[in-house]
Amino acid sequence: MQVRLSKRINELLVLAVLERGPAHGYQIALSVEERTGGAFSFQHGTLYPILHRLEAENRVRGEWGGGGRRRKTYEITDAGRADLEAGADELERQFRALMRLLGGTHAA
Amino acid sequence: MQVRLSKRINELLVLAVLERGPAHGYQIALSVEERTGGAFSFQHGTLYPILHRLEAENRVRGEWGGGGRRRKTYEITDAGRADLEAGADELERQFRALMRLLGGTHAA
DNA sequence: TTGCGATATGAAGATGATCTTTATATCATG
DNA sequence: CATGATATAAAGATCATCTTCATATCGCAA
Repeated sequence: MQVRLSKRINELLVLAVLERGPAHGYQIALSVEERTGGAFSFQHGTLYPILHRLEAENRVRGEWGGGGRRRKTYEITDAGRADLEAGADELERQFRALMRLLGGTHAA
Repeated sequence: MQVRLSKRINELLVLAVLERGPAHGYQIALSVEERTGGAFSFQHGTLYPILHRLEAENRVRGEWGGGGRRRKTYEITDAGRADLEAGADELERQFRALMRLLGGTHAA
């Protein structure tokens, strides 16, 4: 499974949320949980390292927001958008292959 | 993501192969790679621990085969079959939730 | 005005799944 | 007889994720 599936999924979830508009970490976590109906969620010890990685690799851009409260707003970059699109396609391909094997016995 | 997705997927891949008939470790690895069109594969350092775990939890039954060559043949148990069915459904549910979020922008 | 829960981020340490390496052994083929 | 494919497994390394600790603001209620 060369590229770790979970890691990739986590990155794509973050990118997908940011594709709909800038958000800060906490909001991203809430969005993912809400928009996947609870199927996926982030612990904050998982989310922030991912955001830092995405930022370091220029797939998102982070900016410390004004106002008293210390918060950082992220937005997706063009590279991030390209990665999201490629990743979603690749993931769908993988899952189809997976479900073909898993679901082959009891249903289509 | 409480239950690690990759771990779960790996277990289900093994169970799905065994659902079609008994096999030993090496065969399972080849089957998974072949039947997923290369989308999934096992390193042997990954596969054998999974088989041992499944056996310890009674989801598969292992038996050392006769003949000179040291090999162990595994078959799925009823508990394994039930787990496979439940797991495949759960995974499909998760995947649909994921693709709803990921694919929402560029296509249906 | 004090305390609490929600919001908000991050570092550090623990856990554990996976990968790589090493070891062993049989079998078929050239 | 050597080599590559088959076959399994333990040991150690790597790394993603989770838990915990640390810090700080904000709004609300007592």
